[in-house]
Amino acid sequence: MRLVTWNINSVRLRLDQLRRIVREQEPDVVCLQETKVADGSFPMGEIRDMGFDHVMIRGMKSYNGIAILSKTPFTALPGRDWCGKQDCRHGAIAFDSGLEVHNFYVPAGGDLPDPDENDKFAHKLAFVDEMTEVFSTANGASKILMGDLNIAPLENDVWSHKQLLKIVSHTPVEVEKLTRAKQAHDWVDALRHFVPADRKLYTWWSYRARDWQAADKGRRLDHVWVTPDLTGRLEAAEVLKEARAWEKPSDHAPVMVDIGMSA
DNA sequence: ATGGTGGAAGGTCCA
Repeated sequence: MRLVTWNINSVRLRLDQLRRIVREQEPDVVCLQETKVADGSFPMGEIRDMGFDHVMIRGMKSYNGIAILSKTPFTALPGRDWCGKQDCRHGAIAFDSGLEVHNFYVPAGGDLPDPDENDKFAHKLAFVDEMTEVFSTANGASKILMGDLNIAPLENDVWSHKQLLKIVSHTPVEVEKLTRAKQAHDWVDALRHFVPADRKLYTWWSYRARDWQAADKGRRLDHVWVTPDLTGRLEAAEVLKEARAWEKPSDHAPVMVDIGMSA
């Protein structure tokens, strides 16, 4: 089973790029974040034409929004108003096998890393705390959690650990909370299962760099976590960096994972 | 210390 997660930064603007990813990677499941479209305006016909007959969308006008695209049927799991907001940052499904897929778009958190001065940062911290709560009491089903978590936890998940310690996405308080959330359900980091922690690994490069490839000041904001029972079935995990170099790209690269499915 | 770019808007907000 192949899954892809991608912060697409407007699904309507990048349908052609999504088609290319689907054609080249042939994923069974795609989790999108920042679809930026209300449900009534979601390009459902185009998505079905790509081979995804089963789609969950949770969108709003202009901001946020997630979608889960699947070639096989699933059951939608109950939604949740994270932090008491209806801001379309999570969706979850279960396949007939019992396997659950959770798609997350964690708040970016604004610029100032102080929850007392910056409501967006406070929201981000509260959101990750709620992830810890929810999954510490979750059922024992096999699960895949993927999406834009907007936090780069390891030193080599950013281009300069020292220079980003006060930059939102890599501050110690966020990293600590994400680490706690990961431990709360014994999640396994699928990308780092294949790429050792001493190697740089990024999924996002800012639009604001003059030459993003030359500068290579990236961060690993997008993640794939699996429950421990799936660890032995991890076959591959990879950042599809080439998509960041396409014309009119998202600032995030897609991340792909292959999981062997026993009969 | 600042600003750099991009998307959805059709103001500005958000990333």
